[in-house]
Amino acid sequence: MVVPIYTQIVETIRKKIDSGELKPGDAIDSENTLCKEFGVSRMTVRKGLAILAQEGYIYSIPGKGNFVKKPDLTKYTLYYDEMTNSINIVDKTRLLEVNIIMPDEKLADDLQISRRKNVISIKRLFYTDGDPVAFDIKYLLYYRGMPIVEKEIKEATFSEMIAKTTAAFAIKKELMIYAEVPSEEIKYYLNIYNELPVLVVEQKLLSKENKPMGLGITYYRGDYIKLYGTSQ
Amino acid sequence: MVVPIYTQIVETIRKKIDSGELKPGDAIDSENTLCKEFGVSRMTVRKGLAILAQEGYIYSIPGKGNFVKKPDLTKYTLYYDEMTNSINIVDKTRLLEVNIIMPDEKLADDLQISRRKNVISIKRLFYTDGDPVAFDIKYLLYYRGMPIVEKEIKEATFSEMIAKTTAAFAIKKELMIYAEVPSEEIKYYLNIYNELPVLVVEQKLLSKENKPMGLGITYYRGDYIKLYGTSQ
DNA sequence: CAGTGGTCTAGACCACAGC
DNA sequence: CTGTGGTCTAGACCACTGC
Repeated sequence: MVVPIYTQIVETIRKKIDSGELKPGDAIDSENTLCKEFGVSRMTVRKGLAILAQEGYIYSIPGKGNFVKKPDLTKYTLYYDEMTNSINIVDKTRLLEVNIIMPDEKLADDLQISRRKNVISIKRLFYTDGDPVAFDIKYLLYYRGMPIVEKEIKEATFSEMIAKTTAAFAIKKELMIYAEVPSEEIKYYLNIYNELPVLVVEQKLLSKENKPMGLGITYYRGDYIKLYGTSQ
Repeated sequence: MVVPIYTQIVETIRKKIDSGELKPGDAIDSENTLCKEFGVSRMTVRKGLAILAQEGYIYSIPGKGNFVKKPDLTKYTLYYDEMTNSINIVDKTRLLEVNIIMPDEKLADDLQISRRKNVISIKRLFYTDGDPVAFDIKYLLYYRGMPIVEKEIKEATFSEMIAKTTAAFAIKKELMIYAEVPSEEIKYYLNIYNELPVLVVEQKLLSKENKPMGLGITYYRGDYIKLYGTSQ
């Protein structure tokens, strides 16, 4: 039992799809037919088909059959963390300020709260090899008794901050990426003297019920960051 | 059988994880225990656990048990297509030039080919509401008899170009995202007269065997694009 | 109606962990 | 050795599809 039977089923069918022998929309042999072809029980066939479905190769319509799926060519997976990216790692942070503020209109809207609610704002600078590479602002909903301890805030990523008060699983996140001309404040902190853009990454953290819990905006020197993604 | 039993198993365990009752590293009840708890057969329990594993909640170690996984807080899913993004849709394209060229060193390296191989380069402009919003270059490996028909090239996305010669499933893709000061050529084409950065998205298409098949670089006006991603 | 996929059972043997 | 998860079987009933 070195290689499971369902693996052979998966590879046989996948090969037909990759080679173009089976095209999107084409029907796969029915499960009972595959049972006979491979001489196995139906649960084994279904295990193989489940894997192909998970990989995005096929889908099934009850009562009709299994069909080759049109691949989603626009889907990418991207790994992002404010402190770590492919061309540099943040090795030092500097806490600029921590404030409890009333949100302006845009922020109140983003966090879906009243403008009279308190919000914690945390401004930090990220360094790599002694150079400032990113300016970072986080806005967190303020809860009474929330620990605002410098040590905890200074080196934490956004997820880590929220995870202090919430189970990490109960979190959804959204990213927004764009390029911008830096403001004077950011130019000052990032030692930008000439025409150099910043790459801005906004992270929004939401509860499973889609209630916003925090907003983070990180401004990277354009020459210090590249984000990578891959299909599948 | 409106709601399958395994769904109840999934939800029961997921609730324990979301609420923090079960923490990363904790063991789930063994499959046989769960069989007794829910009064079902082992295959049904395993079906439920398989779903939780697929969702990233748990993992299993043969001979030991099932355990709660530490969630991957850095993983995002991003949908990207040169022509379509959340704040604008390309409604017109202009083919600037199509050439067969010898690659320079960087390109030869990116495509993993000799500098004496032929490469097709395609330069295009993307428009939204009459305004140029992106400058786009594609480099494709040249195969004898490759159809270089203006009509086919003009409006195709990168994936569509490659799909002409390869089964779409047999493709892997890589993305690279960064911000840049536009070159004079790009400023000219994108009507940029002041200090405005471009967001650059490089797409590399690879065969399943990791052989590069093409490279696409799209330069977007910074004020005309935002990329969005979500966890899970 | 026959055929399809979706769910579920009650067994079985295996390889592996840990004692 | 016992207990664990991984694989597999040979049935079963269901809801749905299409004729």
